Amino acid sequence: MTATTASASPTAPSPAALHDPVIGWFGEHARDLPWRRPEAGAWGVMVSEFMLQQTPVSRVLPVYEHWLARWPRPADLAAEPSGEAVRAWGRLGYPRRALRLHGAAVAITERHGGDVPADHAHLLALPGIGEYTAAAVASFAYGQRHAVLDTNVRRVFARAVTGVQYPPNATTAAERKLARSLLPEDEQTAARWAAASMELGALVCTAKNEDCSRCPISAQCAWRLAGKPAHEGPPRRGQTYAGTDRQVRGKLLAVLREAVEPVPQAVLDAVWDEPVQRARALDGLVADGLVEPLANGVYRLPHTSVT
DNA sequence: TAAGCGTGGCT
DNA sequence: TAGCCAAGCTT
Repeated sequence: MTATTASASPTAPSPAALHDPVIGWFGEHARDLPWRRPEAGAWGVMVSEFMLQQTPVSRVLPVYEHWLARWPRPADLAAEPSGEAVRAWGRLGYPRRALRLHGAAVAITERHGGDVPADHAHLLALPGIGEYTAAAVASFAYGQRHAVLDTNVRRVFARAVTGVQYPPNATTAAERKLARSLLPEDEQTAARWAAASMELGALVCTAKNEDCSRCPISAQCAWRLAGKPAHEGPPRRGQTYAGTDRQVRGKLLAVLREAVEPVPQAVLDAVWDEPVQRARALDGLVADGLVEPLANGVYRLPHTSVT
C-alpha cells in the first residue's frame, strides 16, 4: 500500500472529541441562510446546492431568492423552456448547471410525482447531481446520515485529522473512508455534523488566512499541533480563463441572455475578434444545448423541451 | 484521470 | 497586479 494523505496523524483527535465542539460552534455562529430555513424545503435546498457549486454564497443569494419566487416547485420550472432557466441563471457562471437543474426538475416531475426524492440513489440519478450534491440534499433536506464531502469539509479533515494544509486535488478513497469513520452514529447528529463541519471550513478554516483563534477544535488540530507545515507535493491545479474558449462562450451567452428577440450572427460576431475560436465557442454552446440555432443564421436561448 | 466548464471579489 | 479562490459535475 502506498502512503495515503488521508491517514490520521499521530496526534489526530478522536471523532467524539470533534463532534461536540464543532456542532456547538455551529449553533453559535451558523449563518442565517435562506436555504437553511424550514420553509426552503427540499427543493430550496436542491436549488441552492446547484447554485453553490463553485460559486460564493454572496453571489448566489439574490439569484436564489428570485428563482424560488418564480419557480416555487420543481413542476413550475419544468413547465418552462430550458432557456428561461439559463436566462434566470444570470451571471452565476457555469450555465450548464442551469440546464441540468431544469433537466432535474423535469425528471422530478415525471418520475417522482413532483417531489425532490429523498433516496440517495434517486438523487444521484438526476442530471447535475453527483456524489457531493446527492449527500448534501439527503442530509440537509431530509436529515439523513451521509458523509458530505465538499471542499470545505475535505480541508477541515485534512488539517484537523490528517495534519496537512490541503487535501489532495481529487477526492480519494481514503478521504471517503475517513469521512465515514468520523460520521456520528445518530442520524440527526450526523446531519448536524455535516452542516457544521462544512460551515467551519467556509468561515474559519479557510483555504487562506485561516483563523485558528476562532476555531473550536484548534487545541486538537493535528496540523496546528505539527506547526502548520506548508503544503507539499504537486501544486493545486489552477484555472486559466483569459483568452480561453470559456471566456468567449461567456461573452456570447451574455448577449443571448439579455436579448428578447433572436440574435443575428453579426451581433454575436462582435463579441470576439478571432473567427475560428469564436465559431468553435458558438458550436460548443449549441452542442451543449445552451444555444439554439434558428434558420437564417439567427440564435436564441433554447426553447426545446427536454425529452 | 484530467481537462473543460464562468464569473467576480479579494489580496 | 495577477493570480487565487468559491458548497462540483461530466466526459
